[in-house]
Amino acid sequence: MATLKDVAREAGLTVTTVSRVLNNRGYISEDARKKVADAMKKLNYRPNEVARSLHSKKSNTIGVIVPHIRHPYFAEMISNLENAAYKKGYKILLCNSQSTKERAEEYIDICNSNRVAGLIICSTDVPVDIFSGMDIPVITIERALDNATASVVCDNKSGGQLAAERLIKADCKKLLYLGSSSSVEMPAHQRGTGFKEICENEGVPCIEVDPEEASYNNMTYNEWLETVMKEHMDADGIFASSDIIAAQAIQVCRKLSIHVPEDMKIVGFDDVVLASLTTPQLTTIHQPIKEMAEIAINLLDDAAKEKLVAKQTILPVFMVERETV
Amino acid sequence: MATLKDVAREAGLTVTTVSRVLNNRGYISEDARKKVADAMKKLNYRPNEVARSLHSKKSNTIGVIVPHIRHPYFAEMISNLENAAYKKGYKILLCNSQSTKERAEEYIDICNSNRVAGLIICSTDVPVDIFSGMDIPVITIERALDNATASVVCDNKSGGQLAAERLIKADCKKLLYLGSSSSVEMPAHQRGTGFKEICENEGVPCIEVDPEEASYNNMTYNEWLETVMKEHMDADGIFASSDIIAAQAIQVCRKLSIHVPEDMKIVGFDDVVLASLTTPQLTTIHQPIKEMAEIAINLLDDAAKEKLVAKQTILPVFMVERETV
DNA sequence: TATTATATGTCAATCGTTTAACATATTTTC
DNA sequence: GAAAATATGTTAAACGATTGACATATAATA
Repeated sequence: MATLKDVAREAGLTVTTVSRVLNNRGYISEDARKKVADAMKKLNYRPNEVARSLHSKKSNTIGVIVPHIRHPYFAEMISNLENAAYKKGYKILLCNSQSTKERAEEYIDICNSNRVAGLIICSTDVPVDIFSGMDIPVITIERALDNATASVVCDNKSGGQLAAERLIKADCKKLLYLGSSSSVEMPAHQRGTGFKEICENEGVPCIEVDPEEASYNNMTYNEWLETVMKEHMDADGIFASSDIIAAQAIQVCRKLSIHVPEDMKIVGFDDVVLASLTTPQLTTIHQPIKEMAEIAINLLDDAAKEKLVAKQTILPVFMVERETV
Repeated sequence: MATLKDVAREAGLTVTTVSRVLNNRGYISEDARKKVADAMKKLNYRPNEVARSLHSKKSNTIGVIVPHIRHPYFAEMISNLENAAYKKGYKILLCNSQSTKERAEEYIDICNSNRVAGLIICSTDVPVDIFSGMDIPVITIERALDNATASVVCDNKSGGQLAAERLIKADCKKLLYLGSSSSVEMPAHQRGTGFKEICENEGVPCIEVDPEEASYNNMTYNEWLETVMKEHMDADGIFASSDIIAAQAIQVCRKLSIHVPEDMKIVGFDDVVLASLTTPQLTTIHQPIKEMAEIAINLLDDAAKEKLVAKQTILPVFMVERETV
């Protein structure tokens, strides 16, 4: 690969001058600009980002830490993060913690070793205190982390309330909240809080059941769901904390000959593509994933440029009515 | 962040000696090893990968180019690639071409600028001749590329045959093959070839219809499917070239009051999680995504180490019988 | 005792780019 | 005609790690 030196030689200029046109510093004539452009094209020159990063002590890479990639919510999130990052000239270093603390920590070390410009954390496995003394921006998405630079969440509580109101309006008499496996405090817990709050206000009994961590890890909730539903045969409404759980709940209902939505109404959370591929199609709370991703990248970019950024951004959610209520 | 120099000072040794223990070269005493380990721990030292990459002229990063991330097949593929890469000490630079040639090329430039150790191409948007003169391994997955170092595919033709045989065995009299939008020659086309071959042999009429590129890009095939099915109301069997198409075909059947599998039998391709979340659950051809990903990473690693690698690896597929046939 | 193996040090170059400091032109403006 | 602006060059250090060449010292072995 051609280096700056080669370009300088080809253009009949010095590296200093070439570097000046590349970085647009100091006085440069149109003539010099043209010569450099020609030489670059001729040699198919591309600046070595590694050398640049070494010198500037930071790369234009963003480390994105997620607990899963296969999970449709995270796939959607990663997709939107990549797109927003690309537009701003950042690259994505994909870090899959696989829901383990060890791997999350290992990946944070790797990100540090590679001098990433910042970190986006979508995972609960990251130890809370790991960022003290870290001098790069750390943005969390749907994750509470004290030392983070900024956090982006959706209005989880309101989402839970919306779900409860809808189910109660549909005349449900006994509700089930299918929560998350995480023991760590996280914003998604507010979905349950909001849900139960409304249930209590309206006097509708509501039971929360949380899956095992193993279910989350391999995305199969079937067995757990079957046990839960058999235990609560009198329930007539479900609020699932994710669409993937809701989709499997539909399958389990079918297995147990419970008709959705006649005998059982279901509301999901996320509104990923899957929600319109189930039968019946899933009524769910729409999480503005695209906007959350864009905001996260913007926050990171701003923070990296030493701008002042909002400590927390809460985005609204809304219900998408399909066929399960 | 602490540097090698700091570690050397802390350990009371020179950078040369410290570098020697880090890279395990030459003579080193146990005493020195311990001193270095202690100093590293005390300073929380992590070697600067950027500097290493600059010196060695290559990073341990792999560029993964996909046309989509949200697409369940690619999400699954990326997930498995990441896992295999992690085990071998590689990082993933995630490149989403968004099905455009421009962005694919741009990302290849970025990968080059960042001196990636190699490239994994899962996308058809990459110009065939771009790799001439590239000195890093390029592994393709389900993509024909003349200049690639190696390619990994599943037995697409056999998958198509399996699907045809199954549908004909189920007494289908007129079949539809829902192909791909890609105009570029790619291994997945063999799915149709195998399928049509059997249909012809068995004397069962079969029509191929290909979606618009737009459908592929936003993953919504509904409208197109509705037109197709209305045009071919006499068809009683469908082979879809991906599960995502098959899942939407199920939805469209429901909309048109066509019962699956009674009036219409459907076979998908890929066997991603989605396949067991549709109603009825999807009978599909299982593509060994995990194995393909692992082999691709191994090939890349071997090729990077100048080992001789297989030019093409074809993995078997099999049918997963669920409920749509 | 001489020789070899073991262990560490010194020094400096290299990877490719950036950048500060300073020198030296030519051109423009007051 | 002097001062200022414009344009480019020279030189060298810096980013952090690696590595080759060579020197030196101690320990083990013949």
